[in-house]
Amino acid sequence: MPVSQYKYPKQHVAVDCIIFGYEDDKLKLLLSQRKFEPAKGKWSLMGGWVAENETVEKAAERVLFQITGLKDIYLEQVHVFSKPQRDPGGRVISTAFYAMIRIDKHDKDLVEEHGARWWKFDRQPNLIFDHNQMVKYAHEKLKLKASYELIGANLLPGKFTILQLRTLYQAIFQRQIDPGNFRKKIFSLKVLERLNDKNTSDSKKGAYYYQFRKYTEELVNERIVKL
Amino acid sequence: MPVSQYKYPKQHVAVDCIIFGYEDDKLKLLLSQRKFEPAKGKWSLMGGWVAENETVEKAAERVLFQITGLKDIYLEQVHVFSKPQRDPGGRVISTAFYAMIRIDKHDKDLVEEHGARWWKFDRQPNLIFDHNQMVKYAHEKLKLKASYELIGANLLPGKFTILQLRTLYQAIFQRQIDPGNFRKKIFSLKVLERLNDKNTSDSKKGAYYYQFRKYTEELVNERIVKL
DNA sequence: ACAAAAGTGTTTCGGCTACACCCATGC
DNA sequence: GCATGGGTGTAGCCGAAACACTTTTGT
Repeated sequence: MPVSQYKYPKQHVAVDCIIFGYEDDKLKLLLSQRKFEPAKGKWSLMGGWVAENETVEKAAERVLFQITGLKDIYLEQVHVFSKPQRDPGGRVISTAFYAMIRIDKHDKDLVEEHGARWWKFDRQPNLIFDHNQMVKYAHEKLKLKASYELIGANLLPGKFTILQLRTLYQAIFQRQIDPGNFRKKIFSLKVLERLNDKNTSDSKKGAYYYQFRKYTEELVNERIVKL
Repeated sequence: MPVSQYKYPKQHVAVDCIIFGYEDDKLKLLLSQRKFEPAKGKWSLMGGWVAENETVEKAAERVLFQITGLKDIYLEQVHVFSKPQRDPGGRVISTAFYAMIRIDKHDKDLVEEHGARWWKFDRQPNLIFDHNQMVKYAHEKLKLKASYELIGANLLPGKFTILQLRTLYQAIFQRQIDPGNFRKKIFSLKVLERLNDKNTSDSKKGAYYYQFRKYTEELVNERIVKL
């Protein structure tokens, strides 16, 4: 890194990650107990400093890898939070990211090691600083994304039934969705392919498993659910 | 400002503003010629450093005031740009904001003083660093906003005709919009109120002037134009 | 008379919603 | 047999789009 020619004062820059997961038909959030002052022991989002030679995205990836052991996670910028007093420990500008991960794939030991755990999205504890607000923003962004694009590849297991997909959407939007209409809408997008095996545990009749089509060149930008 | 307890290296943090205006039925962008190295003399967005005791929003407001003499400008975060090499002068993390201002209200002398000028949106010069990308992101955000909410209060003069409003939308979306349908859609939102005087310069018949309703408690969140 | 924009009305089409209804199967 | 979810079909509603048509007035 060459020496900067700028002489202006610098700031502490961080990232905070809102990590969404999905398990037991519930939308979940990975939170950790802060390991240093201020607010030591309180629940918070996973965060980290941004190094001089990396993007904020890279910093968020690093944080996610540290806590979940996963790489290539879906990540999206949410918002910059920069109130001078937002962190009592000093002036920190933080970019919030939301991530979607498959709970079945992450490293449970790492999570435990970091004093983190999964919380049901609608049963979160109170968080430190402005982290509650970050979660709210992230949830809005997630809904916006899910309303225009079929998400789930990053949250669901490799194969899933339409019921599971719909339950995920119901968890994200926190409301009921008509089964028949949802199914028709999803199929009209042509982004899923049916597998040969069926799930027989959730229903008597048995429901086909589906997976996301591999070569989905054209991104579907049609509304899936109304906000 | 209390002393920060954090010991991690700090970064240069800046904001860059994509300033939209509207004049002569054209969407415009306020750009300035950079006054210092690197890239001195090249066209760029208006930017500024973020001070230790202010939010990024506040910094953007400051930049806007310096260049336009206006306060209380509509501002929205676009994205954080943080590639380590994005600025050849050193590592700078920048939050892009877009702003909408009324060209008829800003201080033209200030703009000139800063070596800035208005460019037609579809005739911009090439910009420094990643500023072209910032403009692209901002335009997408602007379209998204305009598609869900009737904008114009921040771009149009105090009173305007439906034709002017439609022309603004056509400038933003860079396509034609059916006059009859647009008019009906806009009125259905009930956010405009008709004034008693008419514009007789743009049409022979004369078109009523409208203004945005003052007490528009309920924000209208209905689609105005398809993306 | 003509052009040009203002303003209104009408028809068509497609998608969303709300259902009804049959299927398959485990209990 | 009955409950449960799988899966399909359909009628109604509403909004978007396309476009015809009338009004007004300056030139």
